[in-house]
Amino acid sequence: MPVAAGTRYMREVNTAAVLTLLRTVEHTSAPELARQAGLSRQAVSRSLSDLGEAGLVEFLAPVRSGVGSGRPAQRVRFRAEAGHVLGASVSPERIRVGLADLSGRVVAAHDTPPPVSEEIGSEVTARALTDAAHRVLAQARIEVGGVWHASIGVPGIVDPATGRVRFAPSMPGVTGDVLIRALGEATGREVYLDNDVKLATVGELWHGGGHRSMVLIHWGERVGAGVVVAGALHRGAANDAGDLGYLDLFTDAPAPDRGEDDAFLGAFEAWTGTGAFAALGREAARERGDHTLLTRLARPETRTATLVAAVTDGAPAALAALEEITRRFAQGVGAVRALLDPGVVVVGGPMARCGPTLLTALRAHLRRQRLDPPPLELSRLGEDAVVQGALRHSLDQVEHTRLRPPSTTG
Amino acid sequence: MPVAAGTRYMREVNTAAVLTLLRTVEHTSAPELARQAGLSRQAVSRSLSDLGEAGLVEFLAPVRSGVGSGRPAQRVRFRAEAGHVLGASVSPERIRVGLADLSGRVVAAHDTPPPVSEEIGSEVTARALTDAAHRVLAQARIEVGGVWHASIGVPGIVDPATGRVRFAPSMPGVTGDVLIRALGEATGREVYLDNDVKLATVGELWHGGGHRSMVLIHWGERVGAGVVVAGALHRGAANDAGDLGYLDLFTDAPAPDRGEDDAFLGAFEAWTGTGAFAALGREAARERGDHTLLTRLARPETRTATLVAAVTDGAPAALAALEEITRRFAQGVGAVRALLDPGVVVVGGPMARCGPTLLTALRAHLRRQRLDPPPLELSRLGEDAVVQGALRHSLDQVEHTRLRPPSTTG
DNA sequence: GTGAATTAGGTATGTACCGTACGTAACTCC
DNA sequence: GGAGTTACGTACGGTACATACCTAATTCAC
Repeated sequence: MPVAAGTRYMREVNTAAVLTLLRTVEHTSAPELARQAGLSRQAVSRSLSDLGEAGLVEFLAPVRSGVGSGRPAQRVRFRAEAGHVLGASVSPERIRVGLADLSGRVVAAHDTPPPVSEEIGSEVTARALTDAAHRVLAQARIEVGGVWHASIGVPGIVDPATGRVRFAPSMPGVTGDVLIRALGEATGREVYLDNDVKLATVGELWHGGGHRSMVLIHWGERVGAGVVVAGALHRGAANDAGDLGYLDLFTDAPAPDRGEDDAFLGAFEAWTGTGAFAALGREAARERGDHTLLTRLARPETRTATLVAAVTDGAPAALAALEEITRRFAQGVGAVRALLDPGVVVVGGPMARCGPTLLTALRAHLRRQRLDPPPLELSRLGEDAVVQGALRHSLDQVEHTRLRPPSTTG
Repeated sequence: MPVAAGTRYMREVNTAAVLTLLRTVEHTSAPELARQAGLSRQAVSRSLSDLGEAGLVEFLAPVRSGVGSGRPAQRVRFRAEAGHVLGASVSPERIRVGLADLSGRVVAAHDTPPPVSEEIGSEVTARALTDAAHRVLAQARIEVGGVWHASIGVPGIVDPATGRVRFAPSMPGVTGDVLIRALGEATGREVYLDNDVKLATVGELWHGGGHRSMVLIHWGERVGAGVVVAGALHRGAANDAGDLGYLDLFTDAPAPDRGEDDAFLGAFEAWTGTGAFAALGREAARERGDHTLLTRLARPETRTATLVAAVTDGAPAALAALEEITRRFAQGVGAVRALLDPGVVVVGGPMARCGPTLLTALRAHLRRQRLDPPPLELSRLGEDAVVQGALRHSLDQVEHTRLRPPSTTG
């Protein structure tokens, strides 16, 4: 149903165009905007005065020390502080909340471990989240009403239409709509909730090199991917695209090693996740008589950190484990390459802490495959990717609802 | 760089909206269009008279036998015959050309085997293509100038920006720009050329159920896929997305059977292609003492057709081969499911001629995987998919260049 | 058969937007 | 201090769409 409209619509289009230009620079002037937008200065001025009344634009005093001659232009500035968005990441390890203004600049952040009694009831986790949210608002001296949108990322299967968590094996307490309800009541706004890897992908895409297609692979205990095609996240028919952990490469191969606490692990993540990495590390340490490493790897909760540190220290047993785990992982990257031919593959999650050594090893294995390997990068945001992606999602929502004209054609 | 424009732009938007509405129905009236577009009747009338002068709209006599009372409206009709597009498929087996009007209706088609002396020089194939093109034009009594755009699909690796064929192992004669140059000179228009599987995917998407995401798997001697995400074909960074044939599932598995003439086959297509199917069929026929089938399978050029016929006839040896080949193929479908979670997976190519039996067998294997299997369908267009996709691509080009307003925001 | 009701087409008027033009303001350079 | 340059503000003209009103054509009821 393409729908067209009258002159009022044209005005909205032009105002939105002016605003978009304005948002890309620190400050500028009406004549400059007119040149960039292809509009007359008057049309720009009209739009600017509308935007000024809406609180989105501030008029600044003219700058006197212009190099060229002529009357100095009145400067205008996008008022990024006119509104704010909230982004949160809730995982078994951390509750992270960030507050950003309309330009995406983070003005306050909070990072706290989740309450230990999480399994008692989801209300505890939800309260910890809203507490953190109130804390960042206080920190930035922003009223609750100044939050225009909020998004949350959690590890689990999410229905993105409703924001309900269908299944979250690592934190059963957040199943259902506890989190969006709690944060919704706290902010008075509708809250978006999505899978953490998907939001992390949005975050990496935002701060990455502007790739049109990209795959972020979260490499940890579990393995999951976010698929970006044509500059946008691809969710899949059941919001389950990028479920790399369940890739089954091993038709005729023997059953892969499995970790200990992994009833729900898929074939690929059981074979390549941090559980398998620790098993490989123990084996290599035993073979090489590295008793120090072997002892340290006995503690399950720190085994991945131990092994990653051993890799960066150059311990031979750890490097041997890395060699094997990257050989396996390269098979998954190869499948991604064959199907999607992405512009870049970004590796994130706990394994990414191994650093460039990881990519070097991966690249060596990929070169043995028959297809040209995709460019590899390490996650730029690390732990922050989920919050950044949540902020980006909220900013997108705000831009589409409050900073844009209605779409021309449906 | 968002650019806005004046009232003239608004007019173009509205005219395009009217035209889009008009193209969805047989014929309609100005008041009806006004209601649908949300415009006044006058605005619609102005747009219609512009479109009439451009030859895109025809005014019909009012229909007298209206059911309700009132003055009968003048009817208007989209003149689909105002322009035509040409779509072609060039393969070692056939040269197919179709001519469609602006509504996508095929008004003439031609289907011929390619010249046998193909390897002597590409000019022979190119001339066969232009001959076929002139034939469909004569058949439909259309002047060459009435062709607004043309597209060609070929089996091979193509640079979609230039339309040059980089590598076509099955028909080396078409390497380079011979085909687009020949058809370009014949039609006087720029010609688009792309990989045949990618265009077939566009065709299936067009005539399919309007899925937002879809994967078409061409299953023949080679295996390739077309990936549709968000309603559009995904090409990949090097135009190599969907290269399912090079999927390597078999890290620790023994090297798969390979056909005889397959220096360039990837691991997956060597294991699941029609070559492997024939090998499985021979083995099964030998085991079961089906000498008739064994004899027939000795002829390489008809072995796939023989085996497909045996499958539809219910021959036990053929069904056993089908069972094994679908078991293997299901691994690839599983990888597609895990990474992309498509709304539907369409199976095309020579293997699709096995019919619903193929899908039934595939589904049984997919149910054993841990992820919910995607819906499976057989190709609706079969051999015609490439030509249909080429026509659709040309229609898209025409719509974006001649039937649409300039985009609002860049 | 004739008139009321209904709906479409055509023309005039009003409103809104953009662009051009012109006068005024402010600043720099000589 | 004047010339040159650039920005701002207002006025005017062009174009598009919406509304209003009149005429035309057809159906239905009596």
